[in-house]
Amino acid sequence: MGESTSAELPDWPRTEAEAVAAQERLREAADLVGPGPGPEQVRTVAGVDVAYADDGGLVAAAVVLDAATLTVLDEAVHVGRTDFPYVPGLLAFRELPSVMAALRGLSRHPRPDVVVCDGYGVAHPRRAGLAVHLGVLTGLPCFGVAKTPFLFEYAQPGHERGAWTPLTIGGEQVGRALRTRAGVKPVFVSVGSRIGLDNACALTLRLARTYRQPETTRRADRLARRGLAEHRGRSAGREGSGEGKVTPLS
DNA sequence: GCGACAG
DNA sequence: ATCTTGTCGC
Repeated sequence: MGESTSAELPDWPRTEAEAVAAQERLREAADLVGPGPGPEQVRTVAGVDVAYADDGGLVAAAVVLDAATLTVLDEAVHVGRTDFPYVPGLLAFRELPSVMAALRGLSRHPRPDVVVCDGYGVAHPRRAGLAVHLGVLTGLPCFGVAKTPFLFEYAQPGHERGAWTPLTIGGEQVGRALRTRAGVKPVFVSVGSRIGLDNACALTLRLARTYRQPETTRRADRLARRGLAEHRGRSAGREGSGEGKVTPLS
């Protein structure tokens, strides 16, 4: 009982000090050159998210969409747990082992063209946010779309959909505040690895036509929440069963 | 020095 | 993230 998802990845940090040291090495491993795949090259896009119970239990979800039609092509969930607490700046160490497990459960499209994270990429104190970690771990083009800015400065983008302004930290541009819906709060896009900011924003706009957040994030969020609710119901009479399982789409 | 800070 | 009711509007 109580096996941590952290045990699934070799040398995964268990303390804050180890995690910070790991991030300082990670920033070198990110691929930040080149425009990466543009709208013409991207056929499949994955979204990932995690829903938490109050006891360390969690459900991670991965969903693959057709980038053109936004149809669901594949999905998988991982039921597990984490021992790493939420620490600002260290979110990756709490979420990613479970996210990797969910991605391994994708049976039809295990290697999507791009992965979209719910959070930041290089817009991070050590330039090592969630999307940078996931990009390096998977080797896939990866970027982040966050809902709230922290530690950054930006001007309010224009009112219309598609308007954007630079997201900066200490004068350095680390992303964009991007308006996906007219008159609605912008989202905050930053690259993780193997994709440029222009293409990340273009893809974000393609994925967020009717809602503020990209469809990838919305689908993954829904799937993770549903998985958590179902797991709660199932484990009510059968404590501890179903841990560490991956459920592919049938 | 202390607190705030993606989810 | 999660805890939570109704309510306004397309």
